[in-house]
Amino acid sequence: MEISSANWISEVGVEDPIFMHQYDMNSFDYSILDELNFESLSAESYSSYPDLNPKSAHSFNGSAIENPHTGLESPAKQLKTSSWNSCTTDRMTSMAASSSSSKLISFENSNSAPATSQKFLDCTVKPKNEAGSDLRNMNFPTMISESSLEIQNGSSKHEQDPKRVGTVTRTPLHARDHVMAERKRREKLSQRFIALSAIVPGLKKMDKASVLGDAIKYLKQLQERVKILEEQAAMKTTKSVVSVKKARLSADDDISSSDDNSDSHSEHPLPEIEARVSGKNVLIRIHCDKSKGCAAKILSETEKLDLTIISSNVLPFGNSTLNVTVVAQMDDDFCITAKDLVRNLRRALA
Amino acid sequence: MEISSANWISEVGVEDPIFMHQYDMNSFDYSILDELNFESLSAESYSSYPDLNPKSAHSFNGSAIENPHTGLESPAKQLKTSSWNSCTTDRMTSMAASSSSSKLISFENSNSAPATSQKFLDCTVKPKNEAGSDLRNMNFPTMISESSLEIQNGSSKHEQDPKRVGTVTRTPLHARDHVMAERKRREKLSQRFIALSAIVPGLKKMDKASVLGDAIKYLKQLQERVKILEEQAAMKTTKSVVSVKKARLSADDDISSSDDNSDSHSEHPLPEIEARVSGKNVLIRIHCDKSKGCAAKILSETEKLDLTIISSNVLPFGNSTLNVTVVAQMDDDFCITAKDLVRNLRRALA
DNA sequence: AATCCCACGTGGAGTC
DNA sequence: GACTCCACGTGGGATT
Repeated sequence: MEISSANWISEVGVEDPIFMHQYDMNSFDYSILDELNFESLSAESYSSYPDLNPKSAHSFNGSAIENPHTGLESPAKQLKTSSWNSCTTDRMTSMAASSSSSKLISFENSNSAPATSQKFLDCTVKPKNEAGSDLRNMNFPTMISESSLEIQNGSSKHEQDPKRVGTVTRTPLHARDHVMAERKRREKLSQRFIALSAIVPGLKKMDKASVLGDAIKYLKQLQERVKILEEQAAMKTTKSVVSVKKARLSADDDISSSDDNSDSHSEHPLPEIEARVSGKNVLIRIHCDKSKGCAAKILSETEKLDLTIISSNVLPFGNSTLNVTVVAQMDDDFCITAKDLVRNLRRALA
Repeated sequence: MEISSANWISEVGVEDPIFMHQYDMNSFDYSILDELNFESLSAESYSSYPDLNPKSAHSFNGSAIENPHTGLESPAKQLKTSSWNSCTTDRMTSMAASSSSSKLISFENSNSAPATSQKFLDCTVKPKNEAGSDLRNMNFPTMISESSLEIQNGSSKHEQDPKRVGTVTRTPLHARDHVMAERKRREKLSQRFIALSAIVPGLKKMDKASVLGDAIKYLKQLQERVKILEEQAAMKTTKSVVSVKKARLSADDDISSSDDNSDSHSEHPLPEIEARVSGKNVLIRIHCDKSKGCAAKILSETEKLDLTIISSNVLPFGNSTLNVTVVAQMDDDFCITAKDLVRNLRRALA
């Protein structure tokens, strides 16, 4: 799975107007222009680099000290434009006014990020050694002991090699790629921080740790809330039923005066069966739990009652119930009352 | 408001065993031992520094280059023990089975830490043992001892790097404090990453960017889910009612429902309208006289009620009547009771 | 060999 | 002045 950084924002971005109240999103404006500069700059000079900092009193002679290997001065020491006012936590109230009081902050104003071909998140997890139940217990003490040993050894002999002989791990050529890659990585991370802070409501401080912390808190309470709501919903659906007036639905009940106002919803358990007869035509309506073979069973049972099915329809209603409507015709020289019809069907579907 | 790292973890920590399935929690290790070394090492030599890296082919003469200001080599280059096994992406469905697989990874688990002063977050797990046998990955006693970040005072006898002209922004005394503070800050951030990754289910990759990205996605869908569920819940309270005979719906009093036992159906005047509501789903059934434009009118009137029609069916019954069944969904922010629905439809079809 | 990811130390800006 | 926060470049481990 490959997501470019540009797409990423649009995917988990902050387009939701409700939660759009932190972090102005203009942190992408540097893409192309800076990219040019990015290419143009090379090892010899950074004078052409656009210093975004208006103060920009950076003395670049210190660069040799700061980055001794490459001699690169950090090309993008950015200013933190945190013109930011007090996080008025107005949720979903005035989204029109959001632009006016646009807070502008960015964890990383630097440039670069061509967003053309970055790859991450390839999502290939190969589960290894599932069986071991306790390997996480294991490696913790081992790690400690190991490390302590390492300390002992390391302190004893550790020559330090004055010429930097050993592993010249990066040639200066690749060192720059390294820098670039690192910069890109930071950029990506910062973007995600921004995106995260945009969807976490009500956060007071905008530093990374606080954003993360508040996000965690928020996430937990969202999870809790979902859990509760789902339990409620699951409970409700079971009895989201309805009352109909049993009066005319089931034949067996006595009727009439019993149910007063409509809210009686004395839920009679599904299936709920209603039938009516008009001449030789029969209309059957069944509201039942969604189960396999349910519709077929209804039809076959109907036909067993010497009815010829003219038309039928099955509609889902909610998550777990079906509404089945059948129009049939009685065969010749056969007659059945609606009451008997309901009774027979109920028996068959019980 | 600022939360110390120690308090923070216990506050939004990952004590919830349900979601405790990523990231082993040991990450605070380099404390005292490193601190000692911190004192002992000076500018002239790094021989006594414990190289924690098992490969440890480091040539540290380059350290003067790496950290030109202080000459300190990083005291806690840690190894990344990322023993990791798969993750089952079960999202908020089966809570009990969610913790079957446990991953272990840590963004920052530098070692050293002689097991006495290990500090990482205290996940006081009460054995709920519902799913049984799967929360053994977190029985580390943890106590975030404040001592780790104790900074040694003084002992910086060396004035390393005398040339160091220009803005000496930090005296070497404070430079170490800076290092320590920075280390603490990083530690806090890493802890939060760990905590976050522990409560985001189903994340495939555990690097920071992915954790953040998945957390954002997850958070958004949680928000969406909460929104939907809350709407449903608000709607559920007004639960489905039915109208059968208009008798009791409209103010005019009923018409002697005493007729019911005669199943000969329908001596109440058509149209006969019934509605039921389950969450956002609405089922409407209308039995009316067969007339031109009848079905279309029903549908259009239904849609006028801020309902989105999911499915509809029209069946003829007898020679002169139709049976119309409609399944629809309420639009967002719209709520109507079955009773009102019937009333409106009746008015419209009158 | 290339790439990714991470922690590190460090300068600098902002804030109390 | 102390403290916080951040981005930076850099070495190095891991994975491929």
